[in-house]
Amino acid sequence: MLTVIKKKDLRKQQILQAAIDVFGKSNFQSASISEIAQKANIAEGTIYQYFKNKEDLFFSIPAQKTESFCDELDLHIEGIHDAFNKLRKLTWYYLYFFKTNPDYARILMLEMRVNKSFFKSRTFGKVQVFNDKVLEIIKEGQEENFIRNDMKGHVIREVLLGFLEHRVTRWLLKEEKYDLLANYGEIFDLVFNGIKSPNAERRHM
Amino acid sequence: MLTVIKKKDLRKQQILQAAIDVFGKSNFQSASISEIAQKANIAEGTIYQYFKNKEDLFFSIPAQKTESFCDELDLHIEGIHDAFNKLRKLTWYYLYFFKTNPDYARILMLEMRVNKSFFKSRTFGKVQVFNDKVLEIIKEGQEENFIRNDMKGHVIREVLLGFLEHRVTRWLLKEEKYDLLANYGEIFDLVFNGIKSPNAERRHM
Amino acid sequence: MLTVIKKKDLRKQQILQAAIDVFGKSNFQSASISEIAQKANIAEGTIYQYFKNKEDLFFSIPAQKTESFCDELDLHIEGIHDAFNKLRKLTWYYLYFFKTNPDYARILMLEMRVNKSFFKSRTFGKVQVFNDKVLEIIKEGQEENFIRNDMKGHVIREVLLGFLEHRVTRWLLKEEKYDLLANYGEIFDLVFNGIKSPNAERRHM
Amino acid sequence: MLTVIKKKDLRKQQILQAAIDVFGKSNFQSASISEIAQKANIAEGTIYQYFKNKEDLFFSIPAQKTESFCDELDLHIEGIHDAFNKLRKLTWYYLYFFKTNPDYARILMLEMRVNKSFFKSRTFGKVQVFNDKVLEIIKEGQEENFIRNDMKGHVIREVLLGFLEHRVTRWLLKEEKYDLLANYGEIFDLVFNGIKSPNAERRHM
DNA sequence: AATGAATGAGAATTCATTCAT
DNA sequence: AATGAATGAATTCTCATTCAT
Repeated sequence: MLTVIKKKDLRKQQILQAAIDVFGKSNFQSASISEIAQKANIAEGTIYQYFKNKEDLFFSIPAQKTESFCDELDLHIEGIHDAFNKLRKLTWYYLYFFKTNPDYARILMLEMRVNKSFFKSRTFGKVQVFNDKVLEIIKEGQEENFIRNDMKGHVIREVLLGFLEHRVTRWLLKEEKYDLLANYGEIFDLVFNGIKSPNAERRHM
Repeated sequence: MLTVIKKKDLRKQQILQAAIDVFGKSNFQSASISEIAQKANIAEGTIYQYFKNKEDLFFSIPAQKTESFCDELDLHIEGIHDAFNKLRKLTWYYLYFFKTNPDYARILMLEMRVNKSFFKSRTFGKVQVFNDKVLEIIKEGQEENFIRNDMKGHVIREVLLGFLEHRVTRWLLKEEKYDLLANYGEIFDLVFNGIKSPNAERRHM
Repeated sequence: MLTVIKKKDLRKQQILQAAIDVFGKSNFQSASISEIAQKANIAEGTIYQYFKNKEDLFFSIPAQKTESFCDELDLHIEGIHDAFNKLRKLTWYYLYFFKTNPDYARILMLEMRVNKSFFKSRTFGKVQVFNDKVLEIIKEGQEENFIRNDMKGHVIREVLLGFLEHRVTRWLLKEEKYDLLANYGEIFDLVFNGIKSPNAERRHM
Repeated sequence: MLTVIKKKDLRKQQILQAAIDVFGKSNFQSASISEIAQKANIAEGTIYQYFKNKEDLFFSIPAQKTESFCDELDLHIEGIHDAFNKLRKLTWYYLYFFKTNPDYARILMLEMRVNKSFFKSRTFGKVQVFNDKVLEIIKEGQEENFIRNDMKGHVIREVLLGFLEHRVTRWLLKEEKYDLLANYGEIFDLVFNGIKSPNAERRHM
């Protein structure tokens, strides 16, 4: 029984990997099931034994990828005790992960992130796990009084993740011609200290 | 002669408006030429007298919209003499514009911004006009010593525009259920002052 | 009145010449009225003032061309008194004409000659003028006892014209890469003397 | 496995036959895929599982037909030992074949034979097989000193095939109103003995 | 469980022709 | 007489999905 389940899972992984390859090179509408089947060395019909339809297969990609992303992230953060260094590490790992998974990056940033149905899909829940993790660290930072307390944690998170997403997106659109990690320090600096001149006074709107 | 030109322009506008309606409700691939023609009350073939093909029509939308966006923006900024207030006004107008043009917002943020071909298209040049304008103001701010000088202007711009784009995108994905302008002060505050606690020291990576 | 007629005729010629250019480069179905209009420097609609429709324009080409072909041929044959030399000259002029009018050659050989409607069209009559001329010469040859008398003139004509058409067609399909006139003597020799060895006896089927 | 291959081949034949019917009645551009599908009692899409596109289907017709033509021809020629009788039989079979396959005749003579792309297509190679066969027989005839040796074999072939093609073409354009085989002896006689009067001397140009 | 042949709806684009100006 | 904007029918090809084997 166990081996059967494993076998099924293996086949699913195999299809999912082919899907990442294919969707990553084009986009949801242009990518074809037949191409994915070919890449996975199976018949087209077989895909429908594991996924309800094309959209189901597509949305299953981030569900699986987020899981491995989070697992790995946990390992990197383990042992770090202050929120500042946790966020720094997280920033680094975030960029490192997409740099080393450009196909998936394209799928997530240029397709999913911009797709209303994805946010309503079941699989979106799994992606939220990461967001929750970030929020937790930010709240820690607020408790440690290193992150401002006059705004809710999720607003703070939006600034950080929004800017990270933006960076990765630009990099993809520039066809990955430069090193995504090159000046990642800059990013955190800007988000942390803001764009204001150090000798300028704090100002609000 | 003049009236003929005007007439042709009018027809083009009419098609462009129908295209915004239709593309705004779905997306490039799903939207159909026949639907656009129907909405514009013309025959399908007529569209091809004014635009080379579907993509040309699609990419012509931001070309036209950016122009009117910039013209209007100029009026709003006129008379403001310091970079801080210019940026504040720009931030406000940016959000105001997309709040009042949600169909176009969807086209620009969820389709164009994520489309490699768009960045290579001729029409992209027209969109750059706005980006140039923002860079100019930021450089002013750096000269006025209100924006940090240790980073290049276009990096600063990326933080601001990246976050604005992110905000608009979220709002669209949440189906415009809240007021995009509601707490726009927050945005500028975060970008300007950063996420760090006021009493925390400046830190870098 | 006369000048008006001439003006009309001139315009017709202008369109016809553009049509030869355009139809000669592609084929009836692929060629477009708009391209012809462009080449003739007139509006599309104007063509319909001079020709009933696309087919009418198309079929009008050989009508006009055959006329000038025959006029010229008459000049070349004038003064020649025996059928042998008349046929020899005709063969030469036939190849010379198509060599110097390749666009028209393509239209006549690759399109018209193979088009059932053309043979039924009014304009086909004008093309027959040439055929009649050839038949006349052949009959002369038969009377002079230089061409065999055991077959009807039009059968003889078919051999000659059939082979000429075939030669021109091959040349066009080979993209005019060799000189159509190069070994035209060969053609007449073969048609006249047949393919049999000189010392072989005459044989029939 | 064998039956599967046979089944696929059968389906291909079925489509090819429908294509001959339809292309034979009109022409490449006018014939529609939907009509062919209808005639073959299959869905339009199915055609594209067996042929790359309309042109591929079109060009596949002579590839297949030539094969069966050549096979049959071989049977007819087998046992004939001299080139004269071989050519006589070939002439007869050529006309017989097209008389009994008028749809295909129309496709080959009125469409293919006049189509530049066809001569460049891969399928044209298969048609060449027949031409090679004819050349071989002609060379035999030259060795047997029954066909003239002062000209290359392929020039001789051109006269024969050119005239045969011409005859079939005329017959098709006259809407097959007479018997193509009726006086086929005439053809060979003319090609063999030439149009010159028997008592006229051999003359060249 | 796996296959892959068959489906058939769907969409962009072209272009001859018309007709109001 | 000349224009050229508008038309809208017509057609190829793609591809997700099904289902009999």
